[in-house]
Amino acid sequence: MKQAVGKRAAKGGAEKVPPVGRRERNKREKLDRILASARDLFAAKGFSDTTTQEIAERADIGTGTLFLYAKTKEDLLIMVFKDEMIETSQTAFRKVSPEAPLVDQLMQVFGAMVTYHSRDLPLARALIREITILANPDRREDVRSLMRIIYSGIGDIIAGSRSREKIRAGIDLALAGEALFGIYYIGLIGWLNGQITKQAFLKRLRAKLALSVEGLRVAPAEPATPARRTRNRKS
Amino acid sequence: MKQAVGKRAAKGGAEKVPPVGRRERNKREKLDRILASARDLFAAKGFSDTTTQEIAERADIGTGTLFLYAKTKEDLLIMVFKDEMIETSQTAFRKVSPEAPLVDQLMQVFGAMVTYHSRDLPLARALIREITILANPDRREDVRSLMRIIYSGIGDIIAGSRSREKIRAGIDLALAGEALFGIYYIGLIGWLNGQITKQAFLKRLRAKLALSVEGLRVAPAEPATPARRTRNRKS
DNA sequence: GAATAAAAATGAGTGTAGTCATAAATGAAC
DNA sequence: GTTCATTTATGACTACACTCATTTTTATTC
Repeated sequence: MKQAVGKRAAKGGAEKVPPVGRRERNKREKLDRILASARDLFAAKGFSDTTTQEIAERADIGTGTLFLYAKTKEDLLIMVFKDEMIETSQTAFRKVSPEAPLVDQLMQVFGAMVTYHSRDLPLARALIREITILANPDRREDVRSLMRIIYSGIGDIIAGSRSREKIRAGIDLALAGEALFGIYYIGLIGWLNGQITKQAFLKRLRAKLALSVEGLRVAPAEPATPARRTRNRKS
Repeated sequence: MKQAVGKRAAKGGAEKVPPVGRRERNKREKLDRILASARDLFAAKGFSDTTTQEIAERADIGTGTLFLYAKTKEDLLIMVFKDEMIETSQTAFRKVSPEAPLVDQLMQVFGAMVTYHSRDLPLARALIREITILANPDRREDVRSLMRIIYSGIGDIIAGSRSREKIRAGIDLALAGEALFGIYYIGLIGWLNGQITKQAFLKRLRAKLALSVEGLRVAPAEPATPARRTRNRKS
């Protein structure tokens, strides 16, 4: 419904009824204040030690008003860090060395994400927790867009190393991206839960990626011990 | 410390100081009552609509007593369903057809897990949420043991199809198990978040597993469309 | 079984996320 | 600028997870 109205107005250009009246601007400003306050407090005191009261106070709004802008405190967390995570991902993909071996490129991307989360582990835990299982369906699209960026980014990396790494033709790149991201994600969770150190996580991750990438090749790479392998093939 | 005492007593049999005095037995019974009450209520009313008061009442204990047995309500959720999930996993691995193609076997296992979660989606969401990021380190060992069972179970499946599927030698089976489970997990999350239907999830999962399994092979399998593929290759 | 120590249980109390009836602000129409 | 309708704001209030000072139960020693 909202959209129907919006479309109509948009069709004729921003002529007479600019879609940003005082009302809209006020709302936008208030939201910005809320998000800034939440971000500062989450960073300073952690997620669970920050009360919605404090956020409201700092944003200079009533306690109830906060919940007109975010359904729950958890919602706020995603709203605050969604953009930052998208940014981090995009930067990671942009900075990748396109000439490096596929697994190295993947490790560059995932490494950047790990570095991002390392800045504040308790916050990373809270964030991953909320993103993993969304309490509010309104946030679905946020996560979906983040995932699209990641999956297609990985897909691009695969496509880019197609010739160099003898990647099989006809592979669904987004599918492969999702699979590789899943391999990263399960390790990330183990790390964030203290089941494994960061070093061990990254080492295992590389091994798992290598394992999975082998499957993308037309022919398996030479085994680590190259010479004398005349045993199997007959033809 | 408890164990040290227990071991000593156990060594001599249940002679004079049975390791289960009235005290221990009472505690055990109370815990059982708590877990049973929690399970019933979570199943009947859902996790968030169940109050700790109700659980305590039904277990016939004081409201504060509950928290001597579980640090938080979320803790209770894991304690209640941990065994059930381990059971489900073990059964799934036991029932697998050892002659079936590797990917089919994997799908049997993951399919059983999906079926389990399908019984109560809201509860599955709550459970996965808590397991993914543990609020209480005391539960770490629970999750670790569940994961060990799953990773090694998958590893066994891979080992079992080694000859049939020309699996490369020298593969770290637990590592491969973790990778494949990660591929499942990321899809599970998408499903539980309503990003994808169950059908689509399972279909994509099979495709992703196939993609990754190819990497385990000495030589890639024939593509799905066998005949007439004279187009690409020249030699 | 009395005295003492240790463990376990209890429920009134506390802090906080989130609600809702009411009020204020904004925009539209004349 | 007055009236009216709609949107937005507000903070007192509620519900609930969890705490803690106090009490009760259990085990131990003589």
